[in-house]
Amino acid sequence: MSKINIDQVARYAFVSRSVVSRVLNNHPHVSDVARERVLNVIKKYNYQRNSAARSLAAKNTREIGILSTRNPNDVMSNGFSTLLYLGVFEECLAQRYSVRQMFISTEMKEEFQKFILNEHTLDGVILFAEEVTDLLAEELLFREIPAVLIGHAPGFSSISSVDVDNFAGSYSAVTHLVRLGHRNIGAMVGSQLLQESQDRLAGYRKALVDAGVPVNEAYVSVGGYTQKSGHDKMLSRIKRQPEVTAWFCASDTMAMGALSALHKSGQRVPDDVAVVGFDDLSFARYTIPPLTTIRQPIYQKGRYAARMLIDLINGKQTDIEHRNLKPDLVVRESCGHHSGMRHKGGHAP
Amino acid sequence: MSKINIDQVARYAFVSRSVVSRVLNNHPHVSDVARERVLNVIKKYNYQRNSAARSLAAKNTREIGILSTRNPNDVMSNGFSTLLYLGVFEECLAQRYSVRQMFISTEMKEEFQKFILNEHTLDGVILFAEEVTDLLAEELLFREIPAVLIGHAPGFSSISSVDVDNFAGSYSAVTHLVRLGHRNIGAMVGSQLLQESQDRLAGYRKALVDAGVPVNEAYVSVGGYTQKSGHDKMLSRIKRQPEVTAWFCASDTMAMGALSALHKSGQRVPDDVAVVGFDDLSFARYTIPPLTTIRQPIYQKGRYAARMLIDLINGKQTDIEHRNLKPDLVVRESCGHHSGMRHKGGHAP
DNA sequence: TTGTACGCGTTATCAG
DNA sequence: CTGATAACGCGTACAA
Repeated sequence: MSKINIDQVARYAFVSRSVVSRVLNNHPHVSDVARERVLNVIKKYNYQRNSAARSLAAKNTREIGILSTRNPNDVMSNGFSTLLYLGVFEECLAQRYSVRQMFISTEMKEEFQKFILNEHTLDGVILFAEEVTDLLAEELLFREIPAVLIGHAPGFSSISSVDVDNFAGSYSAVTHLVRLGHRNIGAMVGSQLLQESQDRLAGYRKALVDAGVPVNEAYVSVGGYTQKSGHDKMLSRIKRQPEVTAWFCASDTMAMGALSALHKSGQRVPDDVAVVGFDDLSFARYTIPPLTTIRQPIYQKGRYAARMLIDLINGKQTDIEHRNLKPDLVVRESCGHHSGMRHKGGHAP
Repeated sequence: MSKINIDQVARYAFVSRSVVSRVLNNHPHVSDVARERVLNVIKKYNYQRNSAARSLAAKNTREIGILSTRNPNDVMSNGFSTLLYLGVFEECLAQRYSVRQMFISTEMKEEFQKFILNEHTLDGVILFAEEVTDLLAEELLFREIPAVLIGHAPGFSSISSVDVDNFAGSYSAVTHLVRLGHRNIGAMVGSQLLQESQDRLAGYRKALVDAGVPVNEAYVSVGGYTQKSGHDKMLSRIKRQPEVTAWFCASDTMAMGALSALHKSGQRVPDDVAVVGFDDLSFARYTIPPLTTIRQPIYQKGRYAARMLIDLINGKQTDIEHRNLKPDLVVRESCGHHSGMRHKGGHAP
């Protein structure tokens, strides 16, 4: 199956190169007979355009990049990244775009900029994780490379973004705990350098305030979005703050670590302590006990981000948009079902 | 920062286009002064080659594809895919290749072949998951597109591959259980259409035979590599085969599901039943109890696959290689530590 | 509606 | 060692 080019197609179809190009690109002004002939030749010889030549002439590559952090912890614990990629990929496939995958870290910032961004090789990029945004947003803006952010980046509001409503998510999680009768509710959240984490913490506070429950800042624990972090933080909290009867964890991974620590310490969930997570990763049904959590539409996030980016590339969308997807509370067993008051231990110090 | 092309560089450096190209590609026959001048201009104007033009002229793209299955279950439960991608990416980065990510399913086979494989747009591909191999291997061979497989594909031994030694892994897992005193040992494995699953099952059988423990085929349960499968299978087995005191699960995800089912059924792990997994995903430390499992070098798999592929592309490697990486037993708590005999329930029916 | 001719930015060839 | 010049395959004004 020797590769055949547009000129050969033209020759075999007894037309000129332009006609072939026009039917290829669905341009008008082609007679039915000519189109027919071209199409036949294309099918017969299984002709496919050379994408490099296409890119060269068209000055675009129909390829976008998705950049995530190289941080091993995050990479490994962010169980949802594959699902997110899938969303991005499928939207791109539908629009005949390809997606190039990249992981970047602080150390390779320059390396990256030279090799990746400079060669006019990507039509646009999706930034996944604020870490990445902080590293590259300025440069992308400067080079006028279309970009969409998955998540939030307060410092770069000129970049369109898709995110879940983190505030609303944690608000409903904590409200759920309050309704179950909890008063001493702890929070395990991610780095407050991340807007996302700030929002989730804010939702926690607001839920307490709205419920008339005093906010105790000593109950807030800041760590990373990993099982390890959730585990280690919880282990140290159990002894120091036994009066806490419920924990809001800002991710399912953290929550899983917390459950593990609770178990080691002989605490029963949900009988002694309630735990609620965030994300609803696929494993959340299978923790012990199954995790009550906040579901966020991960696949949709990826899909929507890709759509926004492609619209941006094609000039279909010019104004920036910050889209907030709605999260849902998924009640399983880690908080118990019963309502009514509960008491255990004393009050906050 | 307007883009500048090779001709401009040549002009500013008072040399011809050819000289510039030669220094760019590290070709010999360039005088030191000329090289110097060119390099200066390149730096001054921050010149970067246009990759499309490069590909067009060089007939290669310096981009490889990594193809995994679109199967949502697998996509979501294969927690190690991100780590694998990272390995592939970092090897490619080191060798200045890019990686394009794709998910493919049976339904879109043709679609895929047309859009992805036909446009001379990838220098080679890494096949991740046998499912993908079965779908595409023939076509790749036919088109003479370099390919490397992560995993095994018995039907396509002409494609180089990297894998963990699945047989050795399950062998040591089961041997561990035997040494702990277990006699009635069950196995939960993946689809036997996959060579990987066959090998893991074979290791299980051999370990039993070598230990003088009779193999009971009724103790083998075949399912998918997901928490759900592990959970559901275990739930149905507990009642029917209470005499089984230990389970070898062919993946950590399955094992996690199994632990969940065991807990629901009131079985204590490891006191009543022991469980061993496979993979050592990052969550394995945080299951309840922490999972004893077989660690496989996931990142290395990706890294090595990429290296093999690039060698293949550049003709550095011509003969096919089937590399088997060594797995390690990681002892945690899900099997207990104590040795000695144990008895519980009756014998197999 | 169709065809011609040129541009896109590089790499490779082959005289000088 | 250097520099024209010819591919590479496609898109697209512009002319017919």
